[in-house]
Amino acid sequence: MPGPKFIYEAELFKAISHPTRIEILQLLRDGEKCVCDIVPALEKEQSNVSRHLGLLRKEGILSSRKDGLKMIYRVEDPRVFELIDTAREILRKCWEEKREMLL
Amino acid sequence: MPGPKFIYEAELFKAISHPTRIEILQLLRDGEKCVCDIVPALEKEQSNVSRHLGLLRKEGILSSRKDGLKMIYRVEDPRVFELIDTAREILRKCWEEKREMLL
DNA sequence: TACTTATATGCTTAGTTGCTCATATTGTAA
DNA sequence: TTACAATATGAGCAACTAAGCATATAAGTA
Repeated sequence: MPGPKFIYEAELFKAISHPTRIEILQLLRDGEKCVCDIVPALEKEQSNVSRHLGLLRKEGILSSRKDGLKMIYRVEDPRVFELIDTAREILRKCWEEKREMLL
Repeated sequence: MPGPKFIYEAELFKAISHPTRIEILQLLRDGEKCVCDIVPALEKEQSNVSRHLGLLRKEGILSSRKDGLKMIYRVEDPRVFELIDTAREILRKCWEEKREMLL
């Protein structure tokens, strides 16, 4: 293992730590999709979305295949959804506690 | 909910996505610790560690209390460890697949 | 062949992050 | 009070990130 401890874990989290990228992952929850479906769903610049997709693929979170003109992306390991879900639960608890403090 | 979807989830992941911060969380797995124990364990600059601790607290991942001169930090929600563990599992699978491709 | 559609990429710019050094703050002890 | 120990913070800098625009590549169609 080169370098400091946990660099790979850190990189994985970093890859997920962007609103657009999480939104992409959510879109891919129910199966693979092509860029031409992802871009309009996100309402972001095509080049922007393409970069986020490329990053997620580079980190091994997504994989892609070509189908004619279309590039189809899918999530490699469904446990990334566990990550997102757990994060939401942590946040929900956090907010509930803050809310209680105000009462 | 202001702004784009998933900004809070993204921020949470971002807070965790640094090797030093993950190392801090690992150190706190078995209970609270003061900065004076954390800094030597990490072998990093005191000011550097302090900033990472401050960031984790600002994001609600850590909480702190004072005990005399010492500042003691602890993990607020143990589910952050689930996040780290799941990340490791994802990485392990990812590496195993790469390894198999080389055989 | 030329044209079109789908996607990726080079370039630039603005904003962010992480680090270090030095200093400030807070609490304890003499 | 002064001195010290533990922690936090301001300033400055290098490195990185995300976004947009324009352009390039790739694959299909006429």
